[in-house]
Amino acid sequence: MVGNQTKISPEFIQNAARILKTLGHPDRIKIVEFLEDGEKTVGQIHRELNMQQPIVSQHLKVMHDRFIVTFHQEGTRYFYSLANNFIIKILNCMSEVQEKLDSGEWDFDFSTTSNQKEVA
Amino acid sequence: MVGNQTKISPEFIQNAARILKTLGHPDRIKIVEFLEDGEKTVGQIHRELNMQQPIVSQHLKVMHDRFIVTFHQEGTRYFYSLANNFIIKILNCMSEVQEKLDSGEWDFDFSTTSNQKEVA
DNA sequence: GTTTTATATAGTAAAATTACTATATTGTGG
DNA sequence: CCACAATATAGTAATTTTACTATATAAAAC
Repeated sequence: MVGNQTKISPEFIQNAARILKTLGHPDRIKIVEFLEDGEKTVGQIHRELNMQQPIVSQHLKVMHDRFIVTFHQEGTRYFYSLANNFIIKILNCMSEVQEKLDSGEWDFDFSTTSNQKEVA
Repeated sequence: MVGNQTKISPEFIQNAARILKTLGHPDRIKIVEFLEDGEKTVGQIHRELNMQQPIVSQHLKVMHDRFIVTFHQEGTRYFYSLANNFIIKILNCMSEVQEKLDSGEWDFDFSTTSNQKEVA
C-alpha cells in the first residue's frame, strides 16, 4: 500500500525516478550486480563483463553522479563499490520478482512475450 | 546476494532494465502509485494528477507495451489498472528505502545532495 | 625521461525520450 | 444526422541517452 499509508513525497518521486531510470540499463545492472561481490577496478569490470573501457567509465560516472557507486583511488587504479545498501535492496527485489516468475507463482510471464506488441 | 546465489539470466537483465527504465519517470511513478488504489479512467488520472490528457495516454500506452498496466473498455471510458503484482513490489521496495532514509537509518541521504555534483 | 598501463574525458553522430499541438476515433444523447 | 465527451493517435521539435573514437592524464616501470 504505497499510495495510502506511506505518502510519497514529490521529492522522493523525483529521486526514485532518477534512481530507477539510471538502473534501467542492462550494462549498469550488470555492473551493479558485479559490484555486489565487492569493490572492483574499472579494468576488472571492463574485462570480466566484456564491455569497452570508456563505456564502463561512462556508466560509472553516471552512477557516481547519482550516488549509486563510490570509488577510491590507488595509484592508477580506481576501485569502485556500491555507495548504498538500497541499491542492493532494489536488486534483491527484482530477484524476488524473477523467482516468482520462474516458479510460475505469478500468472504473467513477461519474459516470453516481451515483444508481442510494440510501439511503432 | 543477487550475484552469487541467484544467478541473473541475460533475459532477465534485459527485462529488468526495461521495467526499471519505464518506471524511471516521475509521471509514470505517480500514475502507478495512483493505480495502486484501484482501476482508474484516463480522465481521472488526467484530472486528479493534473497531467495533460495526451501525456497520460502516452504514458499508459508505453506502460501497457511493457506489461505494467492493463485496461478494459466501457463505452468511451478506458479503465486502467496495474497488470502485475511485481510492480507494487518494486514500489514498496522504494518506499522501504524512503523510510530508511527518512529515519536516518542509512548514512547517506541523497535527497539533500542530489544536485551537488552533476555532469556537464 | 621514455614507454606502458590504467583510467578519465572530449567530441560526436545516431537513437530514444519527452512534451506538446492537432486531429482522428468511437460511443452517447438529442 | 448532429453535437459532445472520452480517449487514442499522428506529427514533431527539443532534449537526453547511448555508443563509439580519439585523446588527455597520471602513475609505474624501465
